[in-house]
Amino acid sequence: MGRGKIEIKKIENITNRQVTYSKRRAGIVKKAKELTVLCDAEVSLLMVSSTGKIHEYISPSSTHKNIYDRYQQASGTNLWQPHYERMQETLQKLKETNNKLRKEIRQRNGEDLDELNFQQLRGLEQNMEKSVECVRNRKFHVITTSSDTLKKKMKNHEETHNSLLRQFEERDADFRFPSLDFEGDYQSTIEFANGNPQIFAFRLQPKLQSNLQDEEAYGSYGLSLA
Amino acid sequence: MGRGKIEIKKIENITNRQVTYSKRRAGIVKKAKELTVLCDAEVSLLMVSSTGKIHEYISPSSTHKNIYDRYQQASGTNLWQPHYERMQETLQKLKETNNKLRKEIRQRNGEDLDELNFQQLRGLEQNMEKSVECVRNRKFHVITTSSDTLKKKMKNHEETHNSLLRQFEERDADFRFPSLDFEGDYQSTIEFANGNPQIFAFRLQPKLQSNLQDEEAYGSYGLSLA
DNA sequence: GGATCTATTTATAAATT
DNA sequence: TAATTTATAAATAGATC
Repeated sequence: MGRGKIEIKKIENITNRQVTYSKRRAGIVKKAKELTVLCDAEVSLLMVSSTGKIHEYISPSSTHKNIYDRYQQASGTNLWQPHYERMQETLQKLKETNNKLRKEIRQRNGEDLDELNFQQLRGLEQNMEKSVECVRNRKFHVITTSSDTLKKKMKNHEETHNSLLRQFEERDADFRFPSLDFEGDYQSTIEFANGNPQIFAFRLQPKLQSNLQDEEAYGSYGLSLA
Repeated sequence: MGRGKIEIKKIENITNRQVTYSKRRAGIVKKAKELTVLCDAEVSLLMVSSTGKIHEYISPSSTHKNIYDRYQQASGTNLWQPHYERMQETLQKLKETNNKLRKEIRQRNGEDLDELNFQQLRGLEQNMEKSVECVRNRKFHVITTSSDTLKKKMKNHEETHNSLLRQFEERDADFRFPSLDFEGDYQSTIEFANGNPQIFAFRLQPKLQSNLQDEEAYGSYGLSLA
């Protein structure tokens, strides 16, 4: 090398070490360039100095990533490739499933029926008739239950009201008010009902109801899918 | 270098190129080792020959992955992390969408109705009634169309048959067969019908038909989802 | 295809500016 | 601290085995 043979062992003098690092780094990069050009090779050279600084050389036609990937591939150390591929597959399958589901929904919504034959259409029709029956039953169940709850609430109100009336009567017996039955308190019942539209709703016949909000009724149910 | 200054440009002679590659590769690896020891540096050196073979040097205390990761960190070239994260997100969203779609299908199938309130149930019911009407209409359209096609086929058969009869009569006039009308050829009509069940099927009232295959009819329509 | 030899160029440690 | 010089070791192209 220079003035006298040098020993290949760690240079302890930090300034010297850094100077040597600079010079030799330039040297090795030059060698890498020459290898690239002369031998039509691809070289990825990464160097980390003892102070943590990173220097690099990469053949112009390539990238560190590309060469590193090929190295991993060759050495069988690549745990990424299969993982990535599996992810891609899963994604594809999910998308397909998604499209099938959407199609089924469209068909159950009366669209996209062109490719169904008579047999399938009849099956779909029968299934939907059965299903709408389930929904109807559930609807009645819900309305019956909430009706019961409401009746209980009404009953409670009635009792409270009567109890208050009784207390009032007892306290101010002097006035001799007539005893009022809650059932006859027409005005109060109307007010209660107006604040709770459902009270009327459940009293209507289902068939009549169906015609009330025909168009947008299902809007609140529909899912918004991105 | 050797006997006379050499020009740094691609060696076209393939044998020479490979020889030079071997020698210089040994040289650059030696330099990398020296840099590692002398300067306490970490070196990751990957070389791909023009024939695709990979050679490497890595400082004993390190790994290619470690140095490559630090390089990516430092250069902000880590395009993987965000890509991977985006993939995970997409996957998650697709799964959620999928579940929503499945739920909608279940609800349109009369299941999983517990969490719908009265309003939503009514909307669903109305929507399904409208949809089943679409399916029914489509069904009738299909059956009408195929019925027309069938009528045409029948007409053709009838004409051909009559034409054949006429030819037969004319050729063998001596036998004085009575002229047969196709309409009266009861046996032949029955045979034709037995070979083509659909002929009878489309003559049945839709309502009667619906009751024929009540249970598994929709099976052929259902999607099988993994 | 590689191993060795050799003439010459190249790299570079140390000195100098 | 960095660029330049210089003396010498190291690398290596081409030849030969």
